[in-house]
Amino acid sequence: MKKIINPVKGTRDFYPQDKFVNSWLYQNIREVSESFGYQEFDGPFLESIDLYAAKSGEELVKEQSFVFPDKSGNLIALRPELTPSLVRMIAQQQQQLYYPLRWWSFGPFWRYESPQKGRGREFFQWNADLVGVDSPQADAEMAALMAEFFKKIGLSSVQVKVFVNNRRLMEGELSKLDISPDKQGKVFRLIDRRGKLSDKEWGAYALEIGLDSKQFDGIKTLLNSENLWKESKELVQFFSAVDALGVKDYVEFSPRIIRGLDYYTGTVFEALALSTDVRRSVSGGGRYDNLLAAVGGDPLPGVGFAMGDMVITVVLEELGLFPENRGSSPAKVLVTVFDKESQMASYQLSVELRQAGLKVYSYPTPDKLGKQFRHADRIGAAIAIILGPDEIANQQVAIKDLKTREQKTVKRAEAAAVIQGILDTDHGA
RNA sequence: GCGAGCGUAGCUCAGUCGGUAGAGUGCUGCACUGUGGAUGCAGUUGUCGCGGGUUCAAGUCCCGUCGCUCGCCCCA
Repeated sequence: MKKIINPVKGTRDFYPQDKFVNSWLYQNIREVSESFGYQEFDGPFLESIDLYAAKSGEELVKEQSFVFPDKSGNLIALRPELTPSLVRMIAQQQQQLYYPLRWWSFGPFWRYESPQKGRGREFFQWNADLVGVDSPQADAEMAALMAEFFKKIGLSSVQVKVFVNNRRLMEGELSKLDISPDKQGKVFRLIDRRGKLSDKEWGAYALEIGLDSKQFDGIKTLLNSENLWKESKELVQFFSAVDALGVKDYVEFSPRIIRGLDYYTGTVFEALALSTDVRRSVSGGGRYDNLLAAVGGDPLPGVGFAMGDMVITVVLEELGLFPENRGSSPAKVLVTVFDKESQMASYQLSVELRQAGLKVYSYPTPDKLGKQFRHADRIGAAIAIILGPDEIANQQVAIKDLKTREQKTVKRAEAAAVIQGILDTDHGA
């Protein structure tokens, strides 16, 4: 076996068919984001470690970030998430920006975790944030943006669902059970782990954090209260807006959604794929009204979410929802080379066709026509052009439709138009 | 960090009780010298991850090691 240096653990090679998927996601994300009026932005891939120390969870910085010293000894991190950069960028120009901000981004992030299905150390993430508005309607817009993306890429509301909860509502409910605010963080963690532990383990965990049986029963009741959202003015308005935005089917209340990050203050949401055995969340987000103040800016409310590319890719693959033609050449026209003498003539024809706006693949060497047709098939071309001695002598070209096997000889000047006609017909059929 | 599984041809994998390294696919050629996908025939492909041990004999058993995958933890 040849000696090939291994790729870095947790990274992916984007072969053309993989990059096609990546670009396809990017394209859909862009279209959906822009349809809601969001502007694309980006932060640097390298940030000072201090940026994250200020705000992100301890574990994310200390355990899960790629950190290295630069030549002057400053600690630099490969960005593990975007929100701190976003917040810094806003704080830097806080007085000049016009609010609300609707910003989106799609780019690479790095986390030092053990790679497995749907998770790597280098991944892409879609971020969308709505900053400067503190309203349930703004939260609903975020949920709608998420839902419209799912709809666009072919995921139905049966296959994927955005589950929503509200931290303030839950805090109120916990207080009713005489759970003091300082203990609520632990209880949130308990709720977060409901689906991951067995009943027995979960009960033991509840005892461990010091809940009495009455409180424990109260929490169990809470987690099954599907209509609890009606107690929250915020959520009532939220769902009314979701309804108006036309994505009611995709969005559902769940008292079990809590989210790991500490900085969420109100509405939290998380999308899960229901029809596959992918148990990871597809995307997640929430309202963070204290974040800007926390990094030294003036107080400014915000709501946002992130979606990693790896889980959604697994989901789409399992459901067979990717477009068929990934891996094929972008050129739908292949110009054959009849023999050595006519090769330059074939090249000239390729140039003419490109100038007419077609994507054209020039076969690189003279070869048997049969082999060239086979090659055309393999790369996904729809049409092959033959320029032999007869055609050259008569100022013609032969155009072969590879699908129907039909071939016609036309005047060279008309070739581009005829080809375009065939491509349009194939496309429509 | 913890646990499990897997490393054999370019790719997907089989390999029984330890006894000469296999299949499919791909690729090349021919049937087919201006017309492809099908079919047939022929050819091509190996440090069995690496190192050690047991044995007359190891792809196979044992130990170690590296790599990958999948869980847990955490998250997207």
